[in-house]
Amino acid sequence: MTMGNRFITTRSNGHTVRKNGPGLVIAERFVSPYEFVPAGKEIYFEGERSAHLYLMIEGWAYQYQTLRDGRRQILDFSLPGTLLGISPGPATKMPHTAESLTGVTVAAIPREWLREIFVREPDFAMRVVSAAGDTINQAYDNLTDVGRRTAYEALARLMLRLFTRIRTQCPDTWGNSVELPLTQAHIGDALGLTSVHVCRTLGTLRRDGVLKLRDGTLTILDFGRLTEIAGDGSEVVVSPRRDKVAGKLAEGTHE
Amino acid sequence: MTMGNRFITTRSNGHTVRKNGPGLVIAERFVSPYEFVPAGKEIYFEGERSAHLYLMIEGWAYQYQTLRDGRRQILDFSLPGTLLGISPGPATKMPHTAESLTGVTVAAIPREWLREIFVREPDFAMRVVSAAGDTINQAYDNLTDVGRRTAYEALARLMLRLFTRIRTQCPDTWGNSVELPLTQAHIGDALGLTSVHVCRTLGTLRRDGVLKLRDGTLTILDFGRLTEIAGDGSEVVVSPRRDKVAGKLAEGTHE
DNA sequence: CGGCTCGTTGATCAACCTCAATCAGTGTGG
DNA sequence: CCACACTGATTGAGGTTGATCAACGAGCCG
Repeated sequence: MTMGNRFITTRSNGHTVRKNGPGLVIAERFVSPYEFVPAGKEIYFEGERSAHLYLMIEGWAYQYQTLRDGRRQILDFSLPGTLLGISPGPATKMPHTAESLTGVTVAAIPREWLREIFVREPDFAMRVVSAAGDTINQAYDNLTDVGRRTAYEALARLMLRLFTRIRTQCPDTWGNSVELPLTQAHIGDALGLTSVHVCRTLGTLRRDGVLKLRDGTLTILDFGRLTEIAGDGSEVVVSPRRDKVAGKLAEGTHE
Repeated sequence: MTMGNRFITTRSNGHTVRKNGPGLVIAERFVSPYEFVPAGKEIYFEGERSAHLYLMIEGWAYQYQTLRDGRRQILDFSLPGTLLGISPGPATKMPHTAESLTGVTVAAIPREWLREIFVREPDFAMRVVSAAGDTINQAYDNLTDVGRRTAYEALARLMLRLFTRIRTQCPDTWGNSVELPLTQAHIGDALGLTSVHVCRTLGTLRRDGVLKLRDGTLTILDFGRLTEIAGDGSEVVVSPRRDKVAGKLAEGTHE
């Protein structure tokens, strides 16, 4: 970063906007700039009327709701290709918060543009609907995990799903290990468990030779057994064309 | 129904299609017929590549996933105005089943039409996205209920949410009672509880003078206390413009 | 070094489940 | 009309999963 600084603005919320830098090309007329969000910063807040949709370009984020007494439910994790912030209307308050887990770059698409983009590029509308369908399926899957599976099963499933999602989204991974920038508290809040119980259950899974999670690295030890515990393989949302969204939606000018 | 029968076909799955009868007018060129589904019949199946989206016109439906051993998670309840079957792509298998709870009439919109409708009517695309946002928020809300609330709180919230949804969707309701065509097993499967525990918790709620559910009728006894138990009122998804979708999307020719 | 976060382990506790019996309501066939 | 089956609600007794409270170690950072 030697000379590009005059294009870069850092906002009060810590986001960095590359004003004239490369961004997401949606239609001939619409280019939304890339925005960088450092780790642990909110992308939008619960209660906020968020003016943008965000397409994840790089990094990890997650969404959560909190109750007044501090209980927290993580709703979803977002990897590159995910469209964040789909809501019933531009005036609707977001019912949850989105926060970066690692440093994140997103393309911020103003909601005001949406209708106009749909007019010019109906395929974009198709992809937004497709992304929404993905999000719905993820949420439903999580719901079944939390509501109807034991901690052991749910944890196995979550690890399996994250593993396969990372694999399909991030082509620069191989072997049976991936980086997982999650604390046990994150995992617990995603599954409706305490971090203490996540720790114990993770221990059981390791002792059973199924998987290992240490120092932010998830290693699958026995793929067959893992899918067995996680339940029917067909129940796993493999998110078959998530990469299509990422590939075609995110045709940004990279440098 | 004296002379309209020649327009009506009953399919093997029990659905009734009014071939030339009134239906949903989406754009000048697109009219999808109304389809009637008797109570307790599937609208689409888990594992099926559903060729249609369904706009709920009348009645109740619900979506669920089942595990191999019979455990079931209800993902959402659908009232008039809801758009069912949003999915990542036309070739994707539905990961859940949708079933009618009462007799239901839906407008079936072929997925193949979608792109073409979007071209002609970008506002339709906006409304689909809006409906998807609604569905996502509902799912997230359920997730927090199931994962992070006690049975007492979750049940209070579910009843409150259903009550307000019925109120906004069905204008022909008044007073503090509504019809709720759910068994305690349904409620349990929605909240990740057993029907036995739903029964006990419902008993507590009634003894506390909060609400009463008997013979398919939900009566709110103390609205203030109910919202109190359900948590901050702002956390309730009141689904503020669901009626907008129903009103504008569902401009069918009624007779 | 002190203070922090994160993970780990132990002991106890409670929310919710399981199994089981009973009962009311409803429909069905004889 | 009644016996029977079936579904849904209710209540009791006892069991299990996972929560709570607490202590401690490792790593990290100012």
